[in-house]
Amino acid sequence: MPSGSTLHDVAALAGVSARTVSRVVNDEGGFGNATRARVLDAIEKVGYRPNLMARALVTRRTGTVGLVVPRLVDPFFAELVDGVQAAAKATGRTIIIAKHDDDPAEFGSILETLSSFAVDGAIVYIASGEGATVARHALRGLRTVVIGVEVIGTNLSSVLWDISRGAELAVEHLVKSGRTRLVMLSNTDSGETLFPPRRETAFRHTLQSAGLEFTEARVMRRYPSIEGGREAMEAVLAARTPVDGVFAYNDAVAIGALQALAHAGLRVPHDVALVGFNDIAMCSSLVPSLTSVRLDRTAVGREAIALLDRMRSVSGMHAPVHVGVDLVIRQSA
Amino acid sequence: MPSGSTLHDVAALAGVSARTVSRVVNDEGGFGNATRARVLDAIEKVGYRPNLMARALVTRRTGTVGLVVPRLVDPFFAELVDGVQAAAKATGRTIIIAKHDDDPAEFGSILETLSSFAVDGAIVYIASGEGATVARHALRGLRTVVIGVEVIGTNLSSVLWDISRGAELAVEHLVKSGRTRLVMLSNTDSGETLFPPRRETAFRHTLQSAGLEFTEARVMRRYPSIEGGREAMEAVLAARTPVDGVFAYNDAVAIGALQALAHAGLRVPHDVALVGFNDIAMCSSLVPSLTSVRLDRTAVGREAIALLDRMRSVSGMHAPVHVGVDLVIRQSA
DNA sequence: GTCGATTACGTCAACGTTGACGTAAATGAG
DNA sequence: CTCATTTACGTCAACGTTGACGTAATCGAC
Repeated sequence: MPSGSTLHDVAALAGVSARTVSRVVNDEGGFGNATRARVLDAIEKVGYRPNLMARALVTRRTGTVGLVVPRLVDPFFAELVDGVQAAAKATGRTIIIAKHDDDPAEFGSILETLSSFAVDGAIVYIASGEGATVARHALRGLRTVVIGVEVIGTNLSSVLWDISRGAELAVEHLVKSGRTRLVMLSNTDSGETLFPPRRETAFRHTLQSAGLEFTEARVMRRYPSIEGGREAMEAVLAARTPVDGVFAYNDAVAIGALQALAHAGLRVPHDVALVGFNDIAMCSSLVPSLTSVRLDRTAVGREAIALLDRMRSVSGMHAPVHVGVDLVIRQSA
Repeated sequence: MPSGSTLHDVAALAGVSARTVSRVVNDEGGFGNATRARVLDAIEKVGYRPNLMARALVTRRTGTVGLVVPRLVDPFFAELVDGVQAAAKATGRTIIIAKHDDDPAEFGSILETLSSFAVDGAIVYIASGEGATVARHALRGLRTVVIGVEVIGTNLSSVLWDISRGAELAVEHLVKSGRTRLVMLSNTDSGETLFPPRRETAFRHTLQSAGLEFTEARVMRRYPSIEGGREAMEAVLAARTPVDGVFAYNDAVAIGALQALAHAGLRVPHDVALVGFNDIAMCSSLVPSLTSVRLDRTAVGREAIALLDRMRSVSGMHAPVHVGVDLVIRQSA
């Protein structure tokens, strides 16, 4: 027994034409109150639900937005999905979530699928070399907004966090609270090929403008995971680099650093202050709770969807939209 | 410039009818090799992509499966989504992910939307009272598989983990490693209204069959989060309940317990052994790494999709499918 | 009371695809 | 060589909805 009832069933029951039922359903006006009541009644009675496929076929909109991220198990992306979905719901849209695990082939096929599904637009988080693929599809008619980075050399629209500003806030906070021997636990550069290493640059500049010396020994790079953070912190301690403040590439790295510091008998924040990046939900549950740079994920979702709407009416290039970053101060620094 | 080209464009270019192009696209047979080549060529040339909406309208299948979970920020569900998505990809399907944040209204509207989208089926994780809503939609024609629990009193099909067996494994492991003063950090019962508290029951039974005494003081209940786990563990310690082994409701609770134990100066596993539940990815990154009961999330996805396929051919009641649980032994116990 | 505007509908075609069915040509059996 | 069968297509309608357009009835201004 498939779902069943159509406009025509409702129309027959209400004694009007299908077109009129359609008008009532979409609240287009052009019908009397008595008619509306009879139609609504009939809709209720037969359990009518509009067929979105049929509607999409003629209107060329689906009320659906595709969201493409590399991973879902990373809390940052899980929370990003949450933010975008909240924003989508506010405008009555459904989102289709897809993840590509950094597999370029998968990435391409996801964009193909989204095109076939006739989504109203795609929101794509870009980490590295996928820019070209996205641009190709965007030119083929897939309305696309890029989250997180500005893809240079294309006319893709983007919604950005000011990562550099976030890093500045973090380092300034460490400096202001009296820390002078700062260390950054950074990403191995492979992940940042396309872009300048913004956090590192900000780290260096902020140190220098605070009159603190910057040396390469003050940056330790590992894969940005808990394990990577732990290793990086251990390496810093093993090298006997003096340290009383740590700026971590992201919160996972900070968690790893926390483990390594605890293992070395150093207390946070008493001996070493620690600041993370992204402000995943877990930050507030750690002991000590983690000071972190918050990237507003609901706002980014809202702006991305608003940008898609603008692209519908005004075609061509749109200026990048920036959304807020701020520092959430907790126990660790 | 919307996406554009249709079967007819391809047909015109290849000099055949649209129906023949359709046959080639779907590999239905009934065309010659030369024709196929010309058609494929034309498809390539105009960049044709089938319109899934139009196809769905006539075939009444979308190649899409809805997946409904309460949350995405919970790593357990993020990993469940990963597992289901991997299984879906293996059968060439796309999944639409939706979350309801335990809001019954939202839950209902998600099922409505999935119906309207004409998904081929829905996979729904059920935690508590949503069973009735799901059943209603299932009767209205939405092919549905429930993950996680057996919904009694309906003919919904389900895919289950043997939670009781998992709890047994955990407690048996603690007992076998010589722990005699066990404590369970459990969920407040609100979340388990529909079901018997399987972990608790298994905890009690396993203690008893090991000849250990069970008292109510050995179960501490809190909301199952990191904070809840920390509070529960603190409460146990404050009550001076002797303890050398802890079985946690889930991994978040175990993480909280780890914090409380560290704060109290107790070492894991030396003084207190600790076992979690679910085996989220983070378990292996903790210090000490966390022994936990693994629920196979890829298998559950695979079985859920296989079950949907079976429901397509054989209607009526299907027996619940069970998938594996096992204990992953790490440092904490 | 007349006439233009508005209201409340209905009719028809089209969106892009596939199912059902038709048919001319090629193939094969005897 | 004949006739039944198979192959390789084409034609047409339908899926459920909405856009474009038509029209009869009602309304309001003068």
